[in-house]
Amino acid sequence: MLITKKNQYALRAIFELAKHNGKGPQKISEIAKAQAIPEKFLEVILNQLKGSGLVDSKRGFYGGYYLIRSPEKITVGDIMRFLERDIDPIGCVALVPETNCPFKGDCAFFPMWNKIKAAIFNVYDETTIQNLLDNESADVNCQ
Amino acid sequence: MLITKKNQYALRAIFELAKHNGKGPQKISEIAKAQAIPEKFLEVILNQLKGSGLVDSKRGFYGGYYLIRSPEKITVGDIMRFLERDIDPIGCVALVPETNCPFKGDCAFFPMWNKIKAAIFNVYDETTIQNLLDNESADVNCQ
DNA sequence: GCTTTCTTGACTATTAAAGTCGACAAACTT
DNA sequence: AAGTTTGTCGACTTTAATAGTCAAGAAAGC
Repeated sequence: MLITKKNQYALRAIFELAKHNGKGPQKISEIAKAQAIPEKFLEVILNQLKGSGLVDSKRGFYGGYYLIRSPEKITVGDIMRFLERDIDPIGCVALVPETNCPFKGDCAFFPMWNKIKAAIFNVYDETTIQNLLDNESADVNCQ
Repeated sequence: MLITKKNQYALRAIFELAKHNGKGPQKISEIAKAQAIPEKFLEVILNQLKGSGLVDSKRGFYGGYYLIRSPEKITVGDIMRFLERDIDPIGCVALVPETNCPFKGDCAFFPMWNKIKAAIFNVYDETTIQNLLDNESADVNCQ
């Protein structure tokens, strides 16, 4: 699997918040239901996402989560970079962490992994949440 | 992790075979040592790789594994496609298998996953094992 | 003060990947 | 032909990361 379930959930949660943008805070339970995400797990995820500066929350009866930035100003890259901030800072890209790498300073694969990483983030960075919303209304099909 | 350890091992094993190309069969134990791969695990992997038509093997005293095709005619894409042949045939790319997808026929993320997959394989397909060998002799560094 | 909802950290479960074992089969050596 | 070397194969075990849960607490509104 190219992307973890947790990260998929994070993307979908923000996508859902974007759908609801401007209508006030949206409850975790609503987001969970709309996007078929286990509610308790989503709590953890959303809470973590607050650190990204993309979302914020409010407690109490009319509480919930909401976007701080508008959907056309949030890219998938922003989200993915935040979620992956603690893994693979510079290192051997997708391969082993440098400390385990049996090929220190001599890794024939390095340039390729680098290209791949760049190619992936190129797509991430050019995809805004607004783009995804537009996809949906254009009725793009999942196959 | 973007790529499994098993697949990394597979790539490195073929890379190692390419280094040894033309010098007759190379023993599993040699490959394992050279590439820091657990020997018994490598047995499994190489045996599996025979199905790809890229490598073949010989038993007995002067036995071992060898490439069938020359390194400049093998791309990383060839290998990756073989290794991933049974997962994600068309489906929702990196996401959930379609049978589990809660968004059948209505997946806003689909075009993006598709672009990413294409971008990755674009790099895989333009990278030959010979390119990797050339990297190494050019002393490209792992950082 | 009562309810609703988010908050937090620790906890457990599940799964896929990683790695191992042992008996066997082919190829070469002497 | 006997013995050694090396690959073959299927079943098994281990490990690590991910996924998911729990329960007590703290704001916010009613």
